[in-house]
Amino acid sequence: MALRAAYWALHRQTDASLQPLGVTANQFVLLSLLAEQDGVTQRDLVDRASSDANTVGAMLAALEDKGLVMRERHPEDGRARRVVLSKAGRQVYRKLWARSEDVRDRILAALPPGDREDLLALLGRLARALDSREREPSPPGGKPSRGLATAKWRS
Amino acid sequence: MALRAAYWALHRQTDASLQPLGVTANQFVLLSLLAEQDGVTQRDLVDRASSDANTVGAMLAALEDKGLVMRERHPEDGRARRVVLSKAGRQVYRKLWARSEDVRDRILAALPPGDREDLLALLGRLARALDSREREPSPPGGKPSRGLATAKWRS
DNA sequence: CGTATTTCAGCTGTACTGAGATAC
DNA sequence: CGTATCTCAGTAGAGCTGAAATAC
Repeated sequence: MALRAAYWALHRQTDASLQPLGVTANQFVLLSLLAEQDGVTQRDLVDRASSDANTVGAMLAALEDKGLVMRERHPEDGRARRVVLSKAGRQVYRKLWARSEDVRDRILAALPPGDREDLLALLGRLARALDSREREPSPPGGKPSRGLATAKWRS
Repeated sequence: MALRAAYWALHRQTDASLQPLGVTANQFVLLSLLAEQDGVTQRDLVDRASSDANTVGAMLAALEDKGLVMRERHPEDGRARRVVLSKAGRQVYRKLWARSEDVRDRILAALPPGDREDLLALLGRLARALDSREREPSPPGGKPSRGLATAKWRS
């Protein structure tokens, strides 16, 4: 319940602060990931955004319609697509970032530097514990179970 | 991003474990709250579930159709409704709880006793910081802004 | 051949807005 | 009167499944 409360509070506040610019909190997540690292595959965004391939595809299509991202065929893997932020995308992202400053300020005010890392570490452990493939590593006949969690598992 | 990853990991694992019984993770949240405290108003559930009045109303209607909860008029406040778990509701809840044991085990294994309280405390602080009414306590002419956060503020 | 990335078509739950009824 | 609780109607974003095309 605490996790739920915190997640939705963040989501709603972010959504509210970004609404005037016509971008949702989830779309902002994708733009943030792209601003952080560009030219990646959709698959990569799926993993980093904790979402699934269909949803990310649809969201990127929407962002592409708005002219914020571009998708090209990946030069080395014909199946994949390289997603990059357009110039307008970068510009809009900066505006969104500025608009969300208020929300960040509240977080930073509530969580002193030391506690931030603690929270991140604890959330990371929680997510990793929950994400780990389904228990029973699919005997021999397990369906692949898509969306995130499915990805290759470089052991 | 860490918050997002943890929330969705929990949501998905819970959903997956409950799916065979035809109850979603969000509905399970409501049942859990009711199992913890019964005979409350929908408003109360809205606050405790970090959701909004319309959504909770719709979800409770669905749960009522399944015979898991009952809604009566509140004896003291004619506007409100008292929501109670039915006998079947309690029974199903117990089954759901059992089914989600696996998920809980993973959490408990990943977070030693001390860390659990830390995480809860940090999440609580985060949620409270984000939830606090909109800044500017609505000068005189602010729209009420519904869905949670709206509630009375017993100072 | 099997597997991985993405797309298409469709479904569902849920969070939202706006309006209204009812009761305080 | 204003405010609170809840309902109804409708919208939209987003997560999901199943199937397919394409490339590895």
